[in-house]
Amino acid sequence: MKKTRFSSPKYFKLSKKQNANEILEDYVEAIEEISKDKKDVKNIDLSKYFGVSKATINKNIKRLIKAKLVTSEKYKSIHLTSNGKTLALDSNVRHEIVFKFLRKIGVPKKIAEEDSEGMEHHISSYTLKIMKSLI
Amino acid sequence: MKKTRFSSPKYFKLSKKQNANEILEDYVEAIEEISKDKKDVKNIDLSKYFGVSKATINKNIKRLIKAKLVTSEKYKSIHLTSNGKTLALDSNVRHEIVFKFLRKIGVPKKIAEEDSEGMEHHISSYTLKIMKSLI
DNA sequence: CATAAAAGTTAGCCTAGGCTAATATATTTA
DNA sequence: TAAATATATTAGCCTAGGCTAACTTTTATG
Ligand SMILES: [Mn+2]
Ligand SMILES: [Mn+2]
Ligand SMILES: [Mn+2]
Ligand SMILES: [Mn+2]
Repeated sequence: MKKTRFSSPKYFKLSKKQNANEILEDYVEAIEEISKDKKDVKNIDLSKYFGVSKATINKNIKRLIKAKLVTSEKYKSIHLTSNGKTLALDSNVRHEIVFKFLRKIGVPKKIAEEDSEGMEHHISSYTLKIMKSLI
Repeated sequence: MKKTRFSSPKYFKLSKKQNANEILEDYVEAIEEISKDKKDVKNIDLSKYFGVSKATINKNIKRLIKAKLVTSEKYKSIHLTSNGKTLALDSNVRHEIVFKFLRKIGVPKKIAEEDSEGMEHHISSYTLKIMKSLI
């Protein structure tokens, strides 16, 4: 197939950066989601949610603390900071729009859930606005 | 925004796996592209193409060799294996469809180039088929 | 309330994917 | 062709994000 687009180191670097943001966005979204049902959000909840070991969650939560997205003391519940809360809500809106857009163009539910989980981190606000208008 | 989708550890793991495939797909696509203009594809070409150091390219090419996507001897040109060639062509087709679909729904060229660089690795063949039919 | 079970933490291991600096080989050019 | 320049490789460093195993703390239960 003929290539109709240009590539640039900037595009590759952007995509890598979005991949790095993925874990932050997915974690705050998960924390927000879990806290709707439970008073406390613990390590073990996230471990089940993501299907990774509690040691991994422990390490990743430290990164979120460093990124000022959550607060947590040893053995205590995890709480979103206001930055974290904002990122959680924005990420959820983005994820919902991508998911609904895929459904709209005819993608089955399961596949739309799969695809949107990754795609959501690579959609500009410009494209998102268009998708929203087409839902 | 109300959540209308379900999440699952499987979806998160899939997205991470797609992120890991990203480097392989982008590299074989780049090698194929560069070899259209030049007889030999060297380390330095990829270094410029991706904007990363030649040491990084050297290390990553070793991974592609391990994955049977390319062959290369010390100080010589890089060549795609038949697996590598197939992956390169498939990846390019996928990338083109995503790019053209974005253009079709009204995304400006630069933004479509940015978005498609990441999105292309997170699109199922089902969704791809729909996008193709809508171009 | 003592103990068992569950959950959290830490240490140490791994691979991926970046980097710089030093060294080795190829290529160009005076 | 000898020297200078360009390119390739290697070593060693870093962070992210996984894991298991051992240990600590909290929570539940007999
Ligand atoms: Mn999400
Ligand atoms: Mn996601
Ligand atoms: Mn591509
Ligand atoms: Mn790409």
